[in-house]
Amino acid sequence: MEKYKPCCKEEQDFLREYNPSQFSPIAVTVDAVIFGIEKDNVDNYRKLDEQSIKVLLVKRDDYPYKDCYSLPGGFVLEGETLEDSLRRTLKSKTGLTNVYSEQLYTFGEVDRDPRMRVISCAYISLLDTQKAKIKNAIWMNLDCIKELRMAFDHGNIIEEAIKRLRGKINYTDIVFHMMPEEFTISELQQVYEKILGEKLLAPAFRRTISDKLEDTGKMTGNAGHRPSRLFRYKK
Amino acid sequence: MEKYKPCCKEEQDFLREYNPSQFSPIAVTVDAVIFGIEKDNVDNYRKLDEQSIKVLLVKRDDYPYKDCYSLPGGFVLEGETLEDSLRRTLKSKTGLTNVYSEQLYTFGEVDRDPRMRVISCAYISLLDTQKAKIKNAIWMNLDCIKELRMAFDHGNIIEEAIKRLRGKINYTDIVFHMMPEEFTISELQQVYEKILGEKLLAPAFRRTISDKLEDTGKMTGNAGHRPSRLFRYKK
DNA sequence: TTTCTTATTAACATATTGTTAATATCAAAA
DNA sequence: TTTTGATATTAACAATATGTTAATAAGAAA
Repeated sequence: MEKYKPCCKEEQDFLREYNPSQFSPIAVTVDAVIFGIEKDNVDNYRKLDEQSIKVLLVKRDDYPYKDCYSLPGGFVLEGETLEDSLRRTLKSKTGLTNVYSEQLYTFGEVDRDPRMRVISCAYISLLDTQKAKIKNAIWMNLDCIKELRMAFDHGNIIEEAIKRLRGKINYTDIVFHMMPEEFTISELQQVYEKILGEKLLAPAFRRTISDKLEDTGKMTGNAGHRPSRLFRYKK
Repeated sequence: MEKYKPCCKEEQDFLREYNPSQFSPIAVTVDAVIFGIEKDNVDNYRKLDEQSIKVLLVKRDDYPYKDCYSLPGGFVLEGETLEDSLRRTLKSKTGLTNVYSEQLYTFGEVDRDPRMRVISCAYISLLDTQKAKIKNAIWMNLDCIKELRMAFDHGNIIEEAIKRLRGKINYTDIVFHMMPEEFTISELQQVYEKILGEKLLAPAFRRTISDKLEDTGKMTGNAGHRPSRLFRYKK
């Protein structure tokens, strides 16, 4: 934004005299719901791997909610935009840089933080877990989060995030931010199924998704069944 | 949210000693992009009315941006949620109560307000202009807003709002919040066209929209052509 | 009665999706 | 070596949905 120019002396005076401390103190934070995918072994007997949706959490080591899990995030500081703040806190809390992020929702309940009035601007972030280097944070299976005691209203924020993801998956290319460079259509379908919470029929899924995919020429192997073609996302 | 219970004496002390003024002062505002529809006379010779999309603006009577148009909104006060704050400011700046609203985006650029650091949580609101009683605010034609000098980044906020509206119109029932109780399909189509910025073919539009409509049995008249059926929104 | 205008439906083509069945290709068991 | 069991992939058809043009309807005004 270009710098604001006061129109007259009177306005200059008004702005110089303006007292920013007239309001009771309020803090703004950013918090990120970071999604990724990992293959989980769901059937050890048949050695069956399945894609599962993960959320990156950090353990709090200060009051309040000490030892609870929370979303990575932190206070918005002077001179920082919300996005600046997101970048800085993601780096410091999880080691991550260059994460695809978009704004989710701003949470403004009065008592959501026992320290003081805190309004949190929440983001959804998506990344390829194979590439990302994580520090001091853990990938938690999305299905397990309901069982955890989460800090603040972060459990609620995660719920809203998955709803948003579910809403956007069919009319945007948002999922590809968390797919690895190369993947099979079945793997992609599993990710869709996990996010949507329902099974899809393969032929229809293949047809609609294939405009967005590019054949790598490579195949998977050693799987005890017909190998599958590896694709990449076509921009 | 249920009240937070400290787990131990140590945490109680921590919370009592916590100094909310440690951060440099920051303010949070809410601003609403309020959409409505009015019939504008576009061809006086043929007495032709057309639906146009309007945004409700207020004229600022204080510094900064004195005498510029701005979105109705204001500071979030102690003990108010964002929605509380939105309700209060809409009432006081425009006289409106019970307006359908949903969160749009939170704007956090550092210099967006020359008074102090202000982060604004913007909302989209939609209402039926025939029912709404407005005070101290004016309906501005959406197409004219580009020409106006708007306060703060409010021009930008309106642009984002119309983009969101355009994105949601085809997979939600959001438009009906700004339609009058009874309307013709042509009127509805015009609203769609104005929001999408493109002409639609009537037969296809009729077909897809009619599941959402209920016949009132009434007709329009005196128009110099075949009268049209009046519908209402079917929930 | 004709003309102009917009509303509404019909009819058809085309595109998209849902669904079931057939076929392909691997590893491991028989 | 053949069979079995698994998943991958394509084919084929049905069912819907959408795009498009043309026909018909119903009013006011010429």
